[in-house]
Amino acid sequence: MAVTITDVARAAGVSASTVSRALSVPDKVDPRTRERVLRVAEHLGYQPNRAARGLITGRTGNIGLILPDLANPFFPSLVKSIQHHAHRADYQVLMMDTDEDPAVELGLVRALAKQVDGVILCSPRMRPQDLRDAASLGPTVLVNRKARGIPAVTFDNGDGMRQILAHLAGLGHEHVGFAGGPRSSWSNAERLRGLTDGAAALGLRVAELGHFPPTFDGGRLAVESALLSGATAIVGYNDLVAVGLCRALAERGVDVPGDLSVVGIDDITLAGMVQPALTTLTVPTDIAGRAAVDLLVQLLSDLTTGRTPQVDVQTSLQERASTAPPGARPALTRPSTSGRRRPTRRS
Amino acid sequence: MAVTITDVARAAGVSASTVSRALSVPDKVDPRTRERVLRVAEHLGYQPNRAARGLITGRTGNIGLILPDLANPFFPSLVKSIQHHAHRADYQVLMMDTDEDPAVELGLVRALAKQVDGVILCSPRMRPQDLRDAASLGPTVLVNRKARGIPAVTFDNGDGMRQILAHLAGLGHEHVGFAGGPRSSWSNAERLRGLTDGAAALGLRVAELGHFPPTFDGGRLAVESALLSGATAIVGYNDLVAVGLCRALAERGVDVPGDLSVVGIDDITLAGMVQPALTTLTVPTDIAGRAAVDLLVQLLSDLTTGRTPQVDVQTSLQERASTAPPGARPALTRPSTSGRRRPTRRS
DNA sequence: GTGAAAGCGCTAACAA
DNA sequence: TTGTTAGCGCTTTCAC
Repeated sequence: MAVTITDVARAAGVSASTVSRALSVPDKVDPRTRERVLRVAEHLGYQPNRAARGLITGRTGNIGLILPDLANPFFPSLVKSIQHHAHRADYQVLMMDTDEDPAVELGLVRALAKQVDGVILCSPRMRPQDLRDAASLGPTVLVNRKARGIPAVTFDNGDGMRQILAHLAGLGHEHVGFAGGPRSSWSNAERLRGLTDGAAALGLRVAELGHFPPTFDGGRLAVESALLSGATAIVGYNDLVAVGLCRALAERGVDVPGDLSVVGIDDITLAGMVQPALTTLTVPTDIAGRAAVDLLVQLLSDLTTGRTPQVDVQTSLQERASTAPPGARPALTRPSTSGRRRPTRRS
Repeated sequence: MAVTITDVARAAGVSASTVSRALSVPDKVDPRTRERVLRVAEHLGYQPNRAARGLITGRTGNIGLILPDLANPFFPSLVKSIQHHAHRADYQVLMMDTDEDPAVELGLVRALAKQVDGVILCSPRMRPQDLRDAASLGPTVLVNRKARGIPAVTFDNGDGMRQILAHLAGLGHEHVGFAGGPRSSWSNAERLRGLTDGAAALGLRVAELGHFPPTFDGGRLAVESALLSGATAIVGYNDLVAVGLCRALAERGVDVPGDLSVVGIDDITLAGMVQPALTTLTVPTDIAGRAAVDLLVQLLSDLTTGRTPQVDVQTSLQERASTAPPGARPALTRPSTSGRRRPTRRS
C-alpha cells in the first residue's frame, strides 16, 4: 500500500490535519513543525492521493483537451504546448481525439466533465448551440473558434490573410484562388472572409475553388479548379491542402512557383520539408497553447468576473520558395515531366 | 452540485448500494429494480464520480502514456490507436511528453504512478535500470523496446531489415549504407543489428554512416557520409531522416533513386507526400497501440500469472519511388539543379 | 498552532 | 435481493 497522510502524521508525531496544512497552507502551521513534517513526508516518499483530495475539494487537478484529429500535424505542437503549460500549473491533461466527428464531441465533453476541472475544446465544426451546451457543463476555453459568451483563443485570420495578400500583391499577382476547407469549418469561413475583405482593399480578385477535405489528398482534388480558375496564386486552407495541391500540380507538369504560386497556412514542419518549400502563414501553436491554459486557469481561479476573455494570437508570414511573381518562368521553357496540361488562363 | 448516487437512490426509492450494484454488478439485483434504477439514473443524468469510486476500489480508470516527442510524426498515430482502444476498455489516457529527455521520465512515471492504474512507456533511451525502476512502480507495458521482465510490444526489426535488404538486393544493390539514429536508442541498435545480420546472410555490405538526430535536419547531416560511403542505397533510421537525406541529396544535384536509392522506416504520412515518394517499412502503429492496451488491461486484470507477455508486431515493406536499381540513371545525363558535387564512389 | 471529528461519493462487507 | 454500516485518503470546520 502507498504511504498515506496518516503514515506521515504518525511518523512526524502530529495529526493528519497538521500534515495536510503543512502541505497546502504552510503559513498556518509552526515553521518548525512544518519543517519536520515536510522532511518526514519527503523521506517516506509521500504523494498526496489526488482522488481523495479531489473528493473533498471538488477539484480533480485535470483538464480535458478535445481535438478533432491528432493526425493532423497542426495539433501535436499545440498539444505539446498545452501539456507543457498545464503541468507548470500543476494540472494533468486528459486528451481525447474525436476523429473529426462533431457528433461524438458533446458526448465526450459530457463524460469528461466529471473528471476534469475544465476543458480546452478544439472543435472546428461543432454547431454553436452544442458548443454552448458543452461550455455550460463547466469552465471551457475554445481554441481556433469563437462563440458568444465562451472564452476563446483564436488566430487573427483577418490580419493573416492580409499578410498573404500583401505578399502576393507585392509580387504582382492580381487574381488569387482559395482552396477552401470543410464547409462547416469555422476557420475556413473566417479565412475566406479575410481573403475577400483583404482582396477588396487591395484591388485583387479572389476565386473560390470550392471545399476540400483538410488533408493532403484534399489538396490534390483542388488541382482541377485551381488550373481552370485563371488565378496566378492559390491559397490553401492549410499546409496539407497546399502541399497536396503542389504535388498534383507537379504531376501535371505545372511548375510551382514558375507557373503558379501556392501559399499554405499553419507552418507545420512539413512546409519546410517539401520541394519547393512552402510559403505559409505561421500560426504560433506554442503561444496559443499557453494562452489557452492561462485562460482556463484564470477561469478556474474565478478571476474572470463576468467578462468573457478572448485572446487573438498574431500570425506571421513565412516567405519561402513556393511563391514568385506571376509568369516568372515562361510556360514553354520548362521541362514537362508528364505535360498533360497547362494552366488555362481565362480573362 | 452534480447528481450523486444518493440522489438516484432517493429518486428510485432504493438505497445507494442498490444503485451502485445496478450499475456495476447488474446480475446481483432484481431485473425490475435494476431497470427502474437505470431509468432514473439516465433521467437524472447521473455520472459516477470516478474519484470517489477510485478511492475505494483503488483503481483510477486512467492509464498513463509516456512518450519522447509527440512532434515526431510516428507518435500521433500510435497515440490515436492507444486512446481508441483504451476508451473501449473504459480507460482514460493521461499523456505526457518528455521532450526526449530520459532524465525527466522516471520522475514523470513516479508522479503518474499514483494517478493511473498502469503505464504505457515509450522510452527509446531510458537506461534499463531506470526502466526497471519505473516498471516496479506499477503495471507497465513498454512500446518499441524490450527489457528483461517487463511486458512489451515491439516491432520485428530483424524481419523488417531483412525485407528492406531483400528488396534492395533484388534491385541489384550490393552495398547499403545506414544513417543511424541516436546512439542510445534501443531500436537504433536493433535496426543496425538486423541490417548487419541480414546483409551477411545475403552477401551484402553494410556501411555505418554514423548517428544522427532522428529528425529531418538529422537526415540532412547524413548526406556527406552517404556520398562518401560508396553505398548505392541508404537506409535511414526513420522516415524523417530518410526524407531529410533525400532533400540534402537533391540540393547537391544527386538524383534519388537514379544516383542513390533511399529507404525509410515507419511509413509516416510524409513518406507518401514527398517527391519521390519514399520506399519505407510500414510499422503498424494501430496494431501496436491496440496490443499495448490489451497487454496492459490483461496485466490490470491480473491474468498474467508469472509470465512476461511480449508482442512482436510484423512490419511490411512499402515499395515506392525512392528505390531503383543502382545506376539506373547515368550520372552525367541528369539535369543538375545546383550541381555542386557528384556522388563520389570509392573502392 | 494544533487535534478531533465530520464528511466528500462511492463500494464492499455484513446483516436481514 | 436489498439495506445498513464502515471506511477509502483527504480537507476543513470547530474546539481547544
